[in-house]
Amino acid sequence: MRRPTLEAVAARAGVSRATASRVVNGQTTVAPHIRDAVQRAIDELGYVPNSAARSLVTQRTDSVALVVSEPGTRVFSEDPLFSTAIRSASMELEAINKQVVLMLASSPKSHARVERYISGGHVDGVMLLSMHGADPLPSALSRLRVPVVSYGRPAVPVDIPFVDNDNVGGAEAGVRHLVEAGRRRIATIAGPQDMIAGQDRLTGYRNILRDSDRRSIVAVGDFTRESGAVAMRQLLGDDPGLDAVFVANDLMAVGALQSLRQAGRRVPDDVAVVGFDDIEAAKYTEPPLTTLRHPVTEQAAAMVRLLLNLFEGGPTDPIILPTELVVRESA
Amino acid sequence: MRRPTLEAVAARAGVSRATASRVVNGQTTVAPHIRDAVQRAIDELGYVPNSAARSLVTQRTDSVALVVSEPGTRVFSEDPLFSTAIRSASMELEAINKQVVLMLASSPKSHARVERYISGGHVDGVMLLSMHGADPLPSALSRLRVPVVSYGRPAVPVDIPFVDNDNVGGAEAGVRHLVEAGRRRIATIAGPQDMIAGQDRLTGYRNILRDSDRRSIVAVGDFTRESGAVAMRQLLGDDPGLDAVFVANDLMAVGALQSLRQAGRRVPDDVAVVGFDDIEAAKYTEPPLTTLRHPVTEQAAAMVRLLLNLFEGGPTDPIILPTELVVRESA
DNA sequence: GATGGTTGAGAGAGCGCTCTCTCACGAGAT
DNA sequence: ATCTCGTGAGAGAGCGCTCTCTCAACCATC
Repeated sequence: MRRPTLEAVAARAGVSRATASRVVNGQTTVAPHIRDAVQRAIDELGYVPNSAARSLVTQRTDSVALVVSEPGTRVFSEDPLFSTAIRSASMELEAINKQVVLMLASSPKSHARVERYISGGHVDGVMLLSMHGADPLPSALSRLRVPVVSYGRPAVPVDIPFVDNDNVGGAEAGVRHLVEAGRRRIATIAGPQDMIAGQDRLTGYRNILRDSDRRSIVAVGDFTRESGAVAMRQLLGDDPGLDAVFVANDLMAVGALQSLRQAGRRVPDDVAVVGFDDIEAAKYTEPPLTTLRHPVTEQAAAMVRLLLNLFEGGPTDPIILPTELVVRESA
Repeated sequence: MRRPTLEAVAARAGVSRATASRVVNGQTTVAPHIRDAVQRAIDELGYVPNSAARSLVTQRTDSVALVVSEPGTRVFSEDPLFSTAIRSASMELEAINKQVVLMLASSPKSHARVERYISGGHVDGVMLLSMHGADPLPSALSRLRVPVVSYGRPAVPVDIPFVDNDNVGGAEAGVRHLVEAGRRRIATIAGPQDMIAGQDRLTGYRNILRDSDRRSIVAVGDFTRESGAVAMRQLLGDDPGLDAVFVANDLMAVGALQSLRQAGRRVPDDVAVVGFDDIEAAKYTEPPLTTLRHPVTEQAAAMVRLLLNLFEGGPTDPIILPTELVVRESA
């Protein structure tokens, strides 16, 4: 016994398949008593439209892919930002009745799989979470003539609408906070320079230091906790007299705090620390972390709006959202 | 200009649609030179099969739903276990060429959406991550006559194959460790009692205490960090002389450590702490957390295997995986 | 009473694919 | 030379749905 078809519904209601279809799709050109009869047949049979058949004729699937182009471990276990972005985007899309197909594109092999899937017509559009400059996926997808929006400015100049937060402005605000607190030797733990966020946040740091006539002291991490700890030790070795550090993300800041503690530095008394992202854990560090919050949820919403505009021909200008300095105890 | 169809490929290669289809699907009953001609046509046109049309006739979709039935915030931002499970399951499924459709079912409204989607034939099977006993989704889905497997034993007795870790045994091992270290007053911060993991871990705790002739001291949390902190304060108020606490998950253990620090207790000197789950953060607490590791990745793999068996008629007995005590400095 | 317009419902094509059935062809057996 | 059989390829039905086109029925208008 298979699932009931529209044909069965129509037969039971004593109408044609076309009329049954009209009722299913909520068209108004059906007389009330007929509509009721069809509806009753639908309920009795437990009819649910076959999506494959429908999208075969409509050429729509009502689902969009959320492609996460990062090494898998990084995405989930480490950086909570990805998780939040995924969750927010999912909820936004579900609100407009689009289904989310999550795809992890961590290896070249899976890249090929993603491309095949996307071009197979499984989805109406793509939301791309890709952070690395060298990632070939943005340009590959944009070639596929499928609507694509990106979370984060694509590193290669490719014509994809995107949503990003104001990394430069945020970093400037964070470092300015340190300057205004009277800190003299402000170091930074920068993010990886093959990522836009890493580049831009370093740019913001440099902008303020230049303007305030301080020397820049830079160590580079890769946005992981561990790399933050390593970079902090290195900075302390290079310049034991530093009294502040701007860390390009909270995860590295957590590692930095650890190294500072081990080195016997008090935070913020000896060294002030400012992070970036305002992840959940930032509230629970010792001391709680001063950081820059960016509205991940709003970004996801903006991305969905962008994608919708792509479908329907609305404006698709990039959207840059501001960050907000959250002052806690570490600076 | 639309995407090329099989028809176009066939025409270009000078064969029939049927033969082109045979080549696409890798059948061997095609003469080599014909196969080459078709393959060339495919490459030249950039042909990709239309999935809707294919699954309309095959009645398969080659994708499975990963339904996460928890309040959204909890799932991602808080508990890294969900993330790991999702990632692992995704990778396992992708390895066998099944696509993952991630669905968050946080509200009754989204439950309805999920059910509609599942019964709409979008997916071949369902992997269910549901932890709460009161969740109506397991039974609802099992009624849909769709292959379903569950991560974690369903609380209601419903005939769904599942994978779980040995919560009772793990808790026993954790508490036994405390007993063997000579701890006398061993408290527990239990998980929510409407969750199987919460119940079973409390059972394990009670088993050992009973056998070792100690009094049980119980506070109940809800698996969040905050609730762990609150419960720890409460326990210290109830029994200031306690010298150990078994916490039903690491997230709560992190909160408990915080409360212990604030109360001036040294860990493990004054109070030993054992957690459960071995999340990433357990390595970075002060001091690092002794905890019970369960192999989330293997669990996900087992779940995929179970689902495959459901498709193909293999064994579908529940799979219970053992936990492993990871001794760090907190106990 | 003939004409025109409006509304509601059916007929039927066709979306792109798979798969069974059929058939042509050539090799080997009789 | 005839028959059987295996092999490779085509014809065509049909998966379940949407949507255009057509048409019947009804009312209003002249």
